[in-house]
Amino acid sequence: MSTFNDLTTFQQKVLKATQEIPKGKVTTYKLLCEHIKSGSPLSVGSALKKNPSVETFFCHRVIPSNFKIGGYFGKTEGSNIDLKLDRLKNEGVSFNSKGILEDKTKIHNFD
DNA sequence: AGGGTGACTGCTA
DNA sequence: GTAGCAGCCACCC
Repeated sequence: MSTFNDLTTFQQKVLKATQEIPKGKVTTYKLLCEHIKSGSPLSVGSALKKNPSVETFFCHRVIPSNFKIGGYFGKTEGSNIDLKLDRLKNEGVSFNSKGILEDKTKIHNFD
């Protein structure tokens, strides 16, 4: 059982950054990496795996730069992806049948 | 301490 | 459009 305080500084930066993503918007691992000015997109993905609470940190609002769905709960495919899609759809972010983000204007750039 | 792994990205074919 | 390969930084044996 991990807590937020138990995580590394890098992890905490990533998780706090997800809270900056407004509802109905998403961002990419690369943009998030640039925003916190450390790590690499891969490291950001690894950080989200350690997410202590998906209800507190919106890790489902982070997708790869190719606008596909990416992964969730430590998996790159499977039913957990369906949960991620469902959460996003519930916030107004829709994906097409190929799992690609439909409205790319919903990408949050940390302006 | 050393090496492998990954919720990724970019370039090339 | 997809497939393969190299680079990437932090994490986990």
